[in-house]
Amino acid sequence: MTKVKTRFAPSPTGYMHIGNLRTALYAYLTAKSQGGDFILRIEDTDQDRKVEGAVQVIYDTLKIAGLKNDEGPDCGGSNGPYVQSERLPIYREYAQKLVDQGDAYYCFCTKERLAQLHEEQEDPNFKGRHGYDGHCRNLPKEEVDALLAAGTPYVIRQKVPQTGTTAYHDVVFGDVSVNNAELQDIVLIKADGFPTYNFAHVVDDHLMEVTHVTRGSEYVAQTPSYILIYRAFGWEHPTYIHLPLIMGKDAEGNVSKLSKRHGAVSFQDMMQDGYLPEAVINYIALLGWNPKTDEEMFTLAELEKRFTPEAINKSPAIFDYEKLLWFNGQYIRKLSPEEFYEKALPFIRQAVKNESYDCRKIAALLQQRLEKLTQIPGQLGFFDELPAYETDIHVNKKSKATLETAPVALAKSIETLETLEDWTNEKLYFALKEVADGLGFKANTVMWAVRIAATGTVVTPGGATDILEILGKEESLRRLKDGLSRF
RNA sequence: GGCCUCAUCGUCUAGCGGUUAGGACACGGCCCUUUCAAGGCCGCGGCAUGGGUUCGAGUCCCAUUGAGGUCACCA
Repeated sequence: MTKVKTRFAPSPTGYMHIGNLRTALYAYLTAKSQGGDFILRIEDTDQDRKVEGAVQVIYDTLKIAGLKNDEGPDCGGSNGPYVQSERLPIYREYAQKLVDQGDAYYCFCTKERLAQLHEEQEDPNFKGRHGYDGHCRNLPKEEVDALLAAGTPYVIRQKVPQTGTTAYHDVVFGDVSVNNAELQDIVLIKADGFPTYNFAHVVDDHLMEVTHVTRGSEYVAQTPSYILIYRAFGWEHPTYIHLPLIMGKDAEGNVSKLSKRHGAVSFQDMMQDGYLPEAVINYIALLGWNPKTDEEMFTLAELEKRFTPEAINKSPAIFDYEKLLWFNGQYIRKLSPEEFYEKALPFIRQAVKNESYDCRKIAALLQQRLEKLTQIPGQLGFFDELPAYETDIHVNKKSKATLETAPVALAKSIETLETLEDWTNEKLYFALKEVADGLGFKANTVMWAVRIAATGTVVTPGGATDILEILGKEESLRRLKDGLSRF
């Protein structure tokens, strides 16, 4: 049995769309779950869409996501080069072979003619087949030679049979068959000498011994064209695994292919937005695949063991940012305190400039109540400076805190805390508890008053004593006195 | 428009002829609690419609409807 080999073949656009990443993930998992190899190939055949640094983005994304490729431009391999623009002679040779055996032909139609054709077909009164009309399909050899000799620009088109049907079996979609009459004489080699995706990927997948092609379902209907190319060469085609598309839902409830209007859609954007790569991977793995059990927390390593292409489902899935957020919160909590501290520190520093505060303690408070890293700065505003606040936030029904209890609680707390030597969370808690007992208040009533005076903020990460500890004795008492003076 | 494909709670999904249609997110409530979270418990909510096949259909067949994809010298 031949070794399973899958590939991820993105074109370097400068960013990694989340749908693309998911395709890479599934290709990777298809290979790894069967002990196979995963290769990376750069499809840069569109000269007009070249983007500086775009290939690096692909390398970086795969690295951060943990999808290590066994072959590729970055790590070599025995089937290189792995960048299509470096394989031009190969495509040319194979295209010529197709022309020679009558499965492809030179087409000299100008873009103007094609545009005009397109316009005619757009007319509602137009009946008949859309697409290329086969104008150059049967040009006499002498004419072709003459045009070639004269240096006329040309493309090479596939010559598809006009009758019969072409069918294949898809791991996800089952048997798919298309009437050849529906197929176009697609362009194989463009006028600039570069191959189209349609041609290049077939040649490469064969030469690179790819056994399973994993890609988006937008290719389902076009795959018969590719099968025909394989057949023309006498090659066996790979197994196809077409993936359901990832959709997005906009504010009006309209569903369409996931795009910028739905939120952050590139992997880089998501990282910047404070998501963890592990959470993104876990979430997108479940968009179109599931283990047939109720489990849903999976590391990449676990996915490598559990994944089966057969369990991929057919219908498009809507990307749900809410659920991703939940996954992210789960992964944040799974981090060790040290790991979390490292990730959180830059965000803490955005809000907390005062270096006397212990950021490790702040991080510890944050870790249990966070969904994404970018939420950090917004929760820490009160550390550097007590925000302006109205005394009526001292009122809280559940804590039985009122404008009357607050000054009493504060006065007594200040008095008690001034003599407190050991300024730790635990000691602070006991001290304030005693204050409450002495006053005949609920502990909550005192805690509320203290926390409000210390932070001027209704919702804070951590309770009153957590924050007092971090603020330190001097600053805490200053704030508490300030709070009391407002009554 | 032609062709292809898909269809279970709002969302992601399990189900593969006989189930009180299960889980997760979100939402609501309760518990816990030093605010808010986190965590625990409970709840709300679904088989697109119409025909068949069958003793019996979410599960099989057909139609309808809806949705998506594709018809580029983009991938």
